[in-house]
Amino acid sequence: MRPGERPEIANLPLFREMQDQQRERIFSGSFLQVFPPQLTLFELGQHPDFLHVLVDGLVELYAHSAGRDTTMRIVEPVTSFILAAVVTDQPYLMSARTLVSSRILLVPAALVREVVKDDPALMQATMRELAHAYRDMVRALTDMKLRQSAERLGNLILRLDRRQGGTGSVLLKAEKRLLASLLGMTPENLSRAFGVLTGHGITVSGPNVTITDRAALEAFSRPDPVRDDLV
Amino acid sequence: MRPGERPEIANLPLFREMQDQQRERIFSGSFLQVFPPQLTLFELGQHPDFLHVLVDGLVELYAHSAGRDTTMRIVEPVTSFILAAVVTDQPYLMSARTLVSSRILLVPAALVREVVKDDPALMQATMRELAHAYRDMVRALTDMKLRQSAERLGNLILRLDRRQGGTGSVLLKAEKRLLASLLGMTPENLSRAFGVLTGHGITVSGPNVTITDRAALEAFSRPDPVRDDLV
DNA sequence: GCCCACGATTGATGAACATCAAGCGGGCTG
DNA sequence: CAGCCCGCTTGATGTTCATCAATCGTGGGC
Repeated sequence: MRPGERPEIANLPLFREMQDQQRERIFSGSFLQVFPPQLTLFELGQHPDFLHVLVDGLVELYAHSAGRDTTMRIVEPVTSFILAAVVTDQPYLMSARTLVSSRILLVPAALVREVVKDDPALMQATMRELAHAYRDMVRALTDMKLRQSAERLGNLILRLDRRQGGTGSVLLKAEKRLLASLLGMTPENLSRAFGVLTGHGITVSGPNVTITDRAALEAFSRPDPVRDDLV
Repeated sequence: MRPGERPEIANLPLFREMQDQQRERIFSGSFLQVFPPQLTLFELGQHPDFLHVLVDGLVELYAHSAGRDTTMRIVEPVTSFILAAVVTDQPYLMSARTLVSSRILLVPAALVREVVKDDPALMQATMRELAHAYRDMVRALTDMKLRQSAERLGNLILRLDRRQGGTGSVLLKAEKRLLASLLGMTPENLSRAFGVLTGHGITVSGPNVTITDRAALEAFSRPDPVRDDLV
């Protein structure tokens, strides 16, 4: 690991509270690896060998079925992913690939399960992380079931804006085709959805989205105080 | 509690492994209550006061937004629900109502969080339960994003059949309008979806569905070996 | 036993979204 | 600097699903 990376990883909610000694056990059994862009890290159905922690770069988690693909999540650093498969020791439900060159910490799954048993703080952090991940999925599913496409996009923009500081100026970090897949629509319809939102308080220029009239955007997107305002 | 119910609850994966003494603490702080049909147990957005364990009856978890409702899960006994909200101590993301008269064990949320900290076995069980719940939601979301309605229904029937013993004779325990909502479609289209599946290996008579040609049903529904065959 | 209520079904229409097919434009390569 | 590749956009068309409306069938109440 590079200097500065280790404390950053140690500071993740997942690893923050655990005993130093046990954390050392985790780190010394793991290794950091650099992957080129567009590389498949693992495939749906495989047995989980490692807990992954994205240190730098960008990773896409996606599922596929019957010839179709859909993006489930875009992982930004520094975050762990596929914790649930590791905990349950059951096959991955999603595949993962790097979008850009990425540095990833690989923690052997068996080691995670072992240390989790020995360190209550890590177990509690794991429990919390899974609870939050579950709630995120509940949000995503209700979003998909209850809202139509332009509305989903509007709420995504509001969420990104909040995450990026609430300045009203949002930068889309992923390709639009990927956003489309994440939102459960085609790239063509994402384009049209942006067109619709242009009449409701935003302007778009390449990957830059500006909220020019937040009230209008919210009136159109109807963000849910419970589902969308938290986090 | 009635005789026989207590061991049944104690035998849930969630409570099975914990120390007897701590389990006693949970039970003595909880109370069992009977609710009439169609009663709202809690509403989306409320602060979670209790972990719920459905002992007998049937409960629907649903979300709503912008005037629309959608069923997220149908809970059958004996199962706990809304564990994630209790663990994170954050507002419910779903509302709950009884479908029929139901007996529910109410465990104070604060008590759950307390005992979880003191009993590693309970914490581990909670962690596992959340991991499984997360994975179920991943399945549900990919189902929604990748499959169309008749396909979703076909896979639901295959899953129900497996859960009910794989005899090829499936009983639908909930009203069809509820199934429709769970599958993310209207009752009208559920009816049409049954019509479509009639040409692909099933016959329907009221709440009884019979799989007459499993190969045909599977060819049409394309169950995913990873997503649908497990559990 | 009759009738009503209500869920399920069926048909007709319309909206949302996917697909197919061109074009546009910007950045990278030679 | 030119050319080309590729992602994005725009338009035309088709599919899937929702909506609206009416009818069927069954189980419960009077």
